[in-house]
Amino acid sequence: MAIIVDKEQKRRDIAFSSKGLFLNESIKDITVSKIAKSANVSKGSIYDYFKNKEEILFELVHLMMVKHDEKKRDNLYILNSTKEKIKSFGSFFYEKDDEELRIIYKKFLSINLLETNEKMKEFQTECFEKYRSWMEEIVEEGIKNKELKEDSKKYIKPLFMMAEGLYISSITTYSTKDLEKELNEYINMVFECMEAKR
Amino acid sequence: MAIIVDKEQKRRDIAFSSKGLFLNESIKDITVSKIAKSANVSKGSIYDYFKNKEEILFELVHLMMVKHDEKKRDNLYILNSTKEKIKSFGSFFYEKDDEELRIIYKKFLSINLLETNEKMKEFQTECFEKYRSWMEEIVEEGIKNKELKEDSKKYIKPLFMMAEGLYISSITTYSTKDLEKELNEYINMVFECMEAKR
Amino acid sequence: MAIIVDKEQKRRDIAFSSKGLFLNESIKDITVSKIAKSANVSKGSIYDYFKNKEEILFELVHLMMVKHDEKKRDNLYILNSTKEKIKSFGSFFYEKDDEELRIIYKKFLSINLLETNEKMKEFQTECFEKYRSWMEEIVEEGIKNKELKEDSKKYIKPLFMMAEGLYISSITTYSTKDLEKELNEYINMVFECMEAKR
Amino acid sequence: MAIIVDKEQKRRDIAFSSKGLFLNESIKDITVSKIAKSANVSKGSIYDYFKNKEEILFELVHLMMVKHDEKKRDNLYILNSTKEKIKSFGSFFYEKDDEELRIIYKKFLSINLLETNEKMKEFQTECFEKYRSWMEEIVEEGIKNKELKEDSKKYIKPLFMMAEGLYISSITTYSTKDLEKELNEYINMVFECMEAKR
DNA sequence: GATGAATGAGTTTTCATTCAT
DNA sequence: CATGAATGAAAACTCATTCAT
Repeated sequence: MAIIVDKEQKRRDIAFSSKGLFLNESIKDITVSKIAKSANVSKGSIYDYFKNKEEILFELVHLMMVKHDEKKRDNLYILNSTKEKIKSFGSFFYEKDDEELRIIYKKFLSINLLETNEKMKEFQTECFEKYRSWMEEIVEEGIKNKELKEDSKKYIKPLFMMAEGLYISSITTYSTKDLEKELNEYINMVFECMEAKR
Repeated sequence: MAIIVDKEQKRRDIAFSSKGLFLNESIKDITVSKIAKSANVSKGSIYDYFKNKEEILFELVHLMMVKHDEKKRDNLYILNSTKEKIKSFGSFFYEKDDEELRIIYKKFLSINLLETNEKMKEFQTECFEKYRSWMEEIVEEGIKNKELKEDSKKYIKPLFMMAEGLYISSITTYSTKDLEKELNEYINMVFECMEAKR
Repeated sequence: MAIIVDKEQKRRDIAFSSKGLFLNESIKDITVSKIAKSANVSKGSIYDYFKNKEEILFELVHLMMVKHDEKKRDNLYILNSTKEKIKSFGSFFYEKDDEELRIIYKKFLSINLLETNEKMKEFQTECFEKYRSWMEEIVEEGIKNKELKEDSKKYIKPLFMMAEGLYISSITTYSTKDLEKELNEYINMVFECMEAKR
Repeated sequence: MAIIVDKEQKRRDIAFSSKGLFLNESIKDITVSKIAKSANVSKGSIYDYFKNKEEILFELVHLMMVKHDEKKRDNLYILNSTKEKIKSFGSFFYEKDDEELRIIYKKFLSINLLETNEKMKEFQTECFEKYRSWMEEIVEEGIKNKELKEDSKKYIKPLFMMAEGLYISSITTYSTKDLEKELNEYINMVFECMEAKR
């Protein structure tokens, strides 16, 4: 087969085919054999494209993140108020549309907690910083518009942390019934502090 | 009855002996054999006291939590201001003294994320609610003292979530350098909202 | 099975059971599965007693060496002249009785050449030195008896090397038809130099 | 005919390109992929020129032997005494210049011991006989010159075997520290027997 | 003729769990 | 009642070889 395959594309194809597996089965039940079967390639081929199982999940999270970000960007574009934009950000944690990514992300997170993996940590850092700078842009715009107070940026990280914490506890405890409602309440509370008094 | 007490004690002894293992090795390197060895019992006996490996970690977290709570209660007792008390709460996430519990808790958390385990989720819920009601007591006292505004209780959960989120991101990203400093800044920010204007 | 098994004995038993395999099959055809089957234990048990395939071969060579040495010692005991004793030494390389050990030793040797294995090299050194000092004792006795010249000991190592070289070429080339005859001729030649002139 | 010559040349090119690989990596780490890469041909092409991995090593040993022999012949040409010539022969086992060939030869030898390979054994026989007849020529000349006794030829094979044995033990044991010195001592000892008394 | 992607059988290795003593 | 040897199923991973293009 003298076809020169686009290795990057093939990686993506394999990772994408395994999505169903990562959505429905627990990590330890997902074997390389199953992934190979789901991608219609041989086990050996998997190892041509990935070093191990974690790398596949990693690639998949990557892919889905990219898609998610594009969609998010489009969503933000049509919104007007800063509060709406920030709330749209938080919707990742409850929107039906993002459920798949949340499930995959959860698995990714648990592996990142389980073992120290430099690359994963770096990737998480990048994501984190990306969203933070994104939120900063929004808040800066809000400040320019006189919607928000000058010092509003200091609330961004704590707000983000709060959302993350809420998400984690919603999946590890029974204490959060309606994440959407709670998250938006919290955002409102933070906006109390950020909004310029008129 | 005496036998039951012994069984319970033995469970605790085994779990406690395995602490070093859970502190120093990655979950997948901790085998039942190693646990048995560390507890000076036979592998077979482990199964008399625990259904599986996770249960041992579970028991250990339990034990350490109880100890931690007792210590925390003593610490809170000698503090005066509400803010100090709340900050003392947050110290769990950075105090050197609590490091062991944090490491164990991290492993517990990752397992809880990895697979759906009813009992673990229930336990996490209990812990969560325990700390929340504890913080509520403190805040209520602050309200009674006229230190805090009447509606201050609504800030408790978001504050807690924020601490949790900050902790998670401190172990999954490189974005948080000085958790203690940041956490206390955030607490200060929340107190801006809670403190009664004098 | 609360039987406390003699680990060392079990190791020996497993290694010994695999003798047939090592005699008849080429190294790369000998799998741990086959060894387990031949020893009537599970594959997992093999790994309780040995780190890998090489260790089993190693143990087997050990065992057979020990037996061989005992037999050799008995043989030497009944011989009178120094030349006979030295020839008896060389018989290892052609005696029908020692064929099994030769086959096993050949495999051991090839692994020792294939990869650098400290332990194997050390073991080979020990064997080598053992046989050398053994030959030295014999030669010393010959010197004491006035059978041999005073400086005869200097011929021991080259004699040994010659035997080793002859053996190696007998298995890697077609140049040696009758190893026994040749070896004994060489020994005679060396004795020409060693024997005291009467 | 032209095509055949090209095939032969290509074989040689591939084998020669893989020299670095065979020098630096252990046999089991040398994959057909690596060889193909080092020779800048496709994996499929390897199989057009060689039946298997061993054949490549075989070809390489061939190539290097031929070069070595040419050099050796030149070296011998400028030497005068028989003893010097014979010592020059032995230098293969310690000369820095021959180190590469020694490493390759060692791998070749280990494969030859590992599995019975007719062709390899035949090749080893040829080499062996070639060197022996070469040494015989030298010794014959020495006899003609009255340097050596009439019966000196009988010492050639044992001398050769001794060198081979010494080499093997130098790589499988720690018993030989200075191969050059030892080998030349042994050669001197043999010359004691061979040299014509003047 | 050359390529290199794909194969998949075959290997080593692990370890939670069992159960005879 | 405790023991710890033995299990065996299942995992990860390898790589010589093939063959469609």
